[in-house]
Amino acid sequence: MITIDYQSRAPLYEQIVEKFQMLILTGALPPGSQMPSVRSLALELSINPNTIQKAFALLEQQGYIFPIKGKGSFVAENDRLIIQKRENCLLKLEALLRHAREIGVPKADCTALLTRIYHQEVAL
Amino acid sequence: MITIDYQSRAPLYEQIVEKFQMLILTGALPPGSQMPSVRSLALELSINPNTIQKAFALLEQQGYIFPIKGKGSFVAENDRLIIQKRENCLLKLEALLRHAREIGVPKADCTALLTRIYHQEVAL
Amino acid sequence: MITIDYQSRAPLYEQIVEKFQMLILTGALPPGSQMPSVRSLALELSINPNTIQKAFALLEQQGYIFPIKGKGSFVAENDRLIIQKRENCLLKLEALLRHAREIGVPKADCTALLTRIYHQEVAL
Amino acid sequence: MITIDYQSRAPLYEQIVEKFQMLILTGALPPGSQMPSVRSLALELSINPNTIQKAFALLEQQGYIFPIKGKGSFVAENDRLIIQKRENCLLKLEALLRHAREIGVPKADCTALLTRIYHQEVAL
DNA sequence: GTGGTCTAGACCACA
DNA sequence: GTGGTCTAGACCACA
Repeated sequence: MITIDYQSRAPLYEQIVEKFQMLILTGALPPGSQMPSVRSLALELSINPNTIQKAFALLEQQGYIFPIKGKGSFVAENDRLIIQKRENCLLKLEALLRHAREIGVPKADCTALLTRIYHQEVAL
Repeated sequence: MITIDYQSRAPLYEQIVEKFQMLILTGALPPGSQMPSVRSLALELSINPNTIQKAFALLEQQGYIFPIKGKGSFVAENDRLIIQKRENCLLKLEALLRHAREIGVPKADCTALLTRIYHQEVAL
Repeated sequence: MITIDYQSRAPLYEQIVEKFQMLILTGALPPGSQMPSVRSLALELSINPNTIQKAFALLEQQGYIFPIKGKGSFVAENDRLIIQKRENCLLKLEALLRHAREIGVPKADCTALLTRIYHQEVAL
Repeated sequence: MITIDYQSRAPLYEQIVEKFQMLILTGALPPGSQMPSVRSLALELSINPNTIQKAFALLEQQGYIFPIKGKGSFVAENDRLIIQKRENCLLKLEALLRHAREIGVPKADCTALLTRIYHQEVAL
């Protein structure tokens, strides 16, 4: 269901959070569906349950999931979340583009990249 | 010469490295010019000399500067560095754009952002 | 007869207890009337009978209901209970108001709120 | 600096968060001042450093404090926080007052309580 | 079974 | 010294 990159500098719990954010925002885990349990995920990934717990606590705090005591965690409604996430992404993009301009990356290179990547979307 | 953002998540030595990379790549510190000494910079920024030392070691390792014993550090030739830096920036851009596409950021938003930011360049 | 909020942080048994307290104190379930059976309520709410059982045990312990063997549970006399409940509510209110004052909530805001809410009572 | 109520049902980390929120919002810990270190606080309260760490992580996430790597945690600016906190308190008050009205607590009792508590403010 | 809290203790980057 | 991450393992309330 999820893969961990042990080479990455990002901490395990952060990777887990981001993976589930994607699964939820893309609809792979639709609102109302049950999350894997903390323990089962810990076993599957060979990661300490505490680390999974931390990731789930963050997901809950961000509004992605909600726990039902004794039953498990479930995916929440997420209309606002996807909008927030996109705005956030555009902010990062802005910062990176400014930096690109600053160090002399030609506009044409950025445009080409943009076209190439979004062209693939059509292809899909 | 350099300003530090203490609220930033980035460690001090990393901020210092990036600031000098920019100063060197933009030509503010041209090849052959002398770097400020570790001690003077430490004093000026009220930062532990060890931290400055670490930043300089990284800059040397990346080929931005080179030390001359008993004289200090000097800015190296950097034709390749700027190219590397730009390629690296494009790689990051590619990853970010892929992510943007994945979470449904419209192509138009990216294009608009790109145009806006590079337009400012002309204005400058 | 009763609705459960699955998104609430409060455990199911606690929600059930509070709902019945209200039904009893407001007279919707008058003294002497029969409580729904544990089994029927469990079915109706799709909740584990153990959970209902726990709620009923608490209601009995607090004096809201009493069991008759082989017949079921019945609503008790509750003159004292309503008084207790009100006193308890005032204690909570006192703590909250102290906190409000402490963090600088203006007295006027509290008064306005009080007037607004109790005005609705008259309207009803 | 802080006291823990071991009788309370509230988890330790939550108590710590709330205590520091108060210290910060009341100005006892002004913006820019240094927080006690995770380890020192753990020793002082005889609580596991992990628990303190969890509390600090929450305070950071809520914007009360920010960490400087290798130096410690510091109190952030908090103009918006106090406003948020007050609004939150009024929301709780509204819910409690509705409940009070619902179970028949007389308006006069609430008014008297309000007057009594806010009168003490003047006395102080 | 479920999620949540806490301790003990190790190890890391950073200053 | 500082904060941050992670593991191992215990214990709790809840369903």
